[in-house]
Amino acid sequence: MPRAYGGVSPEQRRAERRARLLQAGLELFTSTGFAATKITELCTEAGVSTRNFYEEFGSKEDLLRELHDLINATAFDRVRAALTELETAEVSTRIATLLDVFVRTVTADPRAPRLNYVEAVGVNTEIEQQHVRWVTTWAEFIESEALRAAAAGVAPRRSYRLTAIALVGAVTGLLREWQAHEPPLAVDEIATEIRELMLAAITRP
Amino acid sequence: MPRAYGGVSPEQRRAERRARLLQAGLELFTSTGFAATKITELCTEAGVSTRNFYEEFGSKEDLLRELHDLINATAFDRVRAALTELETAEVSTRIATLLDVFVRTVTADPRAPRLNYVEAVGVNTEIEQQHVRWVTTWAEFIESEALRAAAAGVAPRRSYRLTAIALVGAVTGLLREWQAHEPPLAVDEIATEIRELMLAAITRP
DNA sequence: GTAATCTGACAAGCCGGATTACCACTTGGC
DNA sequence: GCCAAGTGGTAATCCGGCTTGTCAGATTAC
Repeated sequence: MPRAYGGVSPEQRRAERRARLLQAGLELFTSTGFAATKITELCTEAGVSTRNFYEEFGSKEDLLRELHDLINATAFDRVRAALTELETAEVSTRIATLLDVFVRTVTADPRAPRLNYVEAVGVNTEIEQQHVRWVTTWAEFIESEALRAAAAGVAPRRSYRLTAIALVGAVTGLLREWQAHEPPLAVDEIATEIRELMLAAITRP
Repeated sequence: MPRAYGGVSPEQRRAERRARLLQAGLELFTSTGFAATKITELCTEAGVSTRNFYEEFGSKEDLLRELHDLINATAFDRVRAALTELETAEVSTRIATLLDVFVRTVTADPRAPRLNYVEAVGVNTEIEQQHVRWVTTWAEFIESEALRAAAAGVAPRRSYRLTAIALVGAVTGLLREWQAHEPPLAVDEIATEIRELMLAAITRP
């Protein structure tokens, strides 16, 4: 018999605690570092008891994995939404939009690339597998744009699998440097660089 | 068990223990994972006592950092050696050689890219700084090749800084996927892909 | 108003690994 | 052969964080 406390349902309070824990994870993992962050610190930051933590997550790794998935899913949804609105547009416009939306989404909060490309690397098998899945997802996305370009006659007909993986790596590398550099690299220069690189990679003979 | 230290100098035995510890680190960090590897396991694998471990390294992180530096330095030296022998060659030949030697060196032992691009990421500040230094080193290398190409008239005169960083990321991304995939991606396809991508990136208008 | 129920803070036990103190042993010098 | 110096392995200690048991307090139904 679940009953409401203080006018708020148990599920809602749980959801809020969960959200606060995710926020705390994003903050501490990217400042203190994942390995050095203690569960009690997460709970203090989130204003939650250790008991609550274990109600929501099985471990610190669990929390990290969820964050990683969340960041990728958010970026992916935005990019997909932007592209479905450009169904009939030219390939170059679509590619420009794809990269622009992606870079803008991920750089909006510097903690996102830090968590995605630094803290969530090499933690355990599950997160590595999740990483591979996301790389594949992004690569297939890029691949399908390349095939559109080929169909439109502005790119050769060939397999774009490795090219797509390489481009994902290029984006990842630039963003990882972006978040590590002081003074930071300019976001729009990065977006421009990636756009031109991708166009050159696809339209090359 | 090494008995009888007559004939063998203490420094040499130290050096051999150190080498065995580095080998053990390479093996265990890339199989068990860095975080899950215990110091006693390293010592068992290396046939060395914990006492010896602390004579050589201050911590597990120290050992990892040394391995990371070693792998990069080895690859770098080989690439530089190959290129100094091609001082007067054409730009396309130099670039092809650069990438070929690099990819071949790093993929010779699958544990190398695994350690470099997965296990050594996000461990601590020192290793991250070392990573940034190596990316910078490699990027400057690529940049100078691009400037050669510009001087030869086969590429436009512009800044190649971001392009170089992106290319380093592309190589990193491909090799990270290479070591993670089952069945593995073909090494020479990767080398070809990177070579063409780099040529396209540099010679683009 | 009261009892039943739920919630969250606290803290102590527990566990596992890092670190060092100790001792047995080897070696070369006398 | 015996002793001084140095070496290496083992085992005990120590530490720090994870995890859960407990309890006091808050809240609502009757």
